[in-house]
Amino acid sequence: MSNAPKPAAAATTEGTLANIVSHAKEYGFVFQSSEIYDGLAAVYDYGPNGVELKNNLKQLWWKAMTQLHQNVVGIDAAIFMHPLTWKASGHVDGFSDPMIDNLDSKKRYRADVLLEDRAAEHEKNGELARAETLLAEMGRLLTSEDLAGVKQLIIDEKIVCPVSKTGNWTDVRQFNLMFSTQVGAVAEDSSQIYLRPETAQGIFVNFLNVQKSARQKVPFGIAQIGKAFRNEIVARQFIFRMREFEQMELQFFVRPGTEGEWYEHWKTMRRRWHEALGLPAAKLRFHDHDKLAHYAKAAVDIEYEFPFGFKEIEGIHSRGDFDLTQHQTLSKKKQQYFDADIDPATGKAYGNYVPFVVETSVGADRLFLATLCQAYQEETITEGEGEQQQTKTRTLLRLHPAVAPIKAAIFPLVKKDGMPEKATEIFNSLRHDFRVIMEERDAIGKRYTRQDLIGTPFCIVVDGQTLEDDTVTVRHRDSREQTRMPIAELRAYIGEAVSFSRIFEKLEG
RNA sequence: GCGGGAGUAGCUCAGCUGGUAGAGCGGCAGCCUUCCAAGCUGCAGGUCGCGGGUUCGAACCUCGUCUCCCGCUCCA
Repeated sequence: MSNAPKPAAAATTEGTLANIVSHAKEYGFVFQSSEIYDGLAAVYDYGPNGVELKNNLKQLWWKAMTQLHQNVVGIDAAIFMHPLTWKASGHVDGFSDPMIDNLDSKKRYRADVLLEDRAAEHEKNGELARAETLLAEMGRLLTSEDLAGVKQLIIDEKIVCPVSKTGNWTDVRQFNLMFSTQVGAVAEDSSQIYLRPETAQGIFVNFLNVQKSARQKVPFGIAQIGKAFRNEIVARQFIFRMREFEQMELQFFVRPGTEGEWYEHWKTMRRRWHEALGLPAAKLRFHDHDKLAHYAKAAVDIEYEFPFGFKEIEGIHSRGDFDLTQHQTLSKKKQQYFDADIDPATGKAYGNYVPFVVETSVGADRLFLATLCQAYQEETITEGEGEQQQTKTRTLLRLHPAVAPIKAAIFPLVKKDGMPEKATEIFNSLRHDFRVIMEERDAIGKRYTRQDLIGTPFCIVVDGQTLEDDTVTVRHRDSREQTRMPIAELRAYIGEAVSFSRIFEKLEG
């Protein structure tokens, strides 16, 4: 330990988004999709280290849900769903609006709303017939998807922008939230279906299948991790807003009347989970929705302070019985649960009802980005003494060991005297339990640095002493300090540090 | 969508008034190395984002276009 670096007075700074994007690419975390073709806007690929980190985050969420709760079970529903699903959920009608922009004020409006407002004016002026004609014409044009006709109608009606007072409009464009495709091998027989814009509906339509097959009683939850697809109007901020993204959703089914307390419960639990993972409390906040979505009775976001400001990483919604009732109506299949528990108020069973739902939905990619932003640090360190003293910058990822892509790197101090062989032996003894790597190339300092850059928490070094007494040094990423320990203790030592248990313990506060 | 900035080797960047493309780091091979991006030798690596135009000649001027970043706007 005598040659270990002196503990450094370290000043750390966080990275800008540009630093982080660059780091993510350089070290194999995130690449732009189809980069060699100039990329595809708002689509990204995860590289070798990125996929490990993301998988670890997903595993951690999955186990925190299904392993820790006997009344939460998982599902993996298909991305393709019956088209009526999206009618029921409100996505078809609610998110295919004709949009128009005013070129002077740069304001964007829904074309149909502009026309409806004008019709209302006509009506107010006593021109009832004119109002009706206008609405009928608009309806005809929208149904036939004649967007140019809609624009012409706006011009004919001399509708001007309330802000700029001009009629300098762009063309009317359809905002399509959902991506559509065809199912059916033969073109003429194929029908249009959508890539799901959220994973929740796969859970709702399976509500009874799961409840029965998993022998669950309300309250219980269904967890799912899966891809979802949305045509974003403006996709920005790296992987924060992607067209293809991954959601980690829990839909928790409760007895009507108890949704309030469950909403509070999950609000608390989910925030605690993010903190246990290493997102500091000061950089997390709740943000209540003022305007609620069509399905929600209460909604709150958990926001993290990214380099570009506080942004949502998870949403918690009290969805009531909206979704199940909608599916019950459209599918004509009862979506009821028979509750045999006795209601103390009446002395009878609660009986049949459509359960209420409390949803927690985390963006896996947003969580990944938050984790990366939080972990990325540039540290100014001072080394040596007196005239030898020098200041340099160390860039590292302070990832929680449980989510780090590589748990430990094993280095022979030098490539001779049987050290590489000893290192290989250690590597082989650990690789069944942990993702570890062995590196014998380059100077030891360079190898340490490479591991700092990808967030590897431990570097195990085989040196001369190892050959005599089977002990190694374990160098810690965050402090750069070293501990000497017997090879035989490595497995338990690393296992303790990277265990999900350390995180789960903090959830039970 | 609007405004601003950027795009040259794997990365970070230099490249003057238009005249055959550069550095550091990294990579590869070898030597040497007992603890924090060490040293020596050698090698490889570029359609200067892409496409037009001007010019004897374009990384540089010009027009267009794509992508990314920042700010605004928008967004369940």
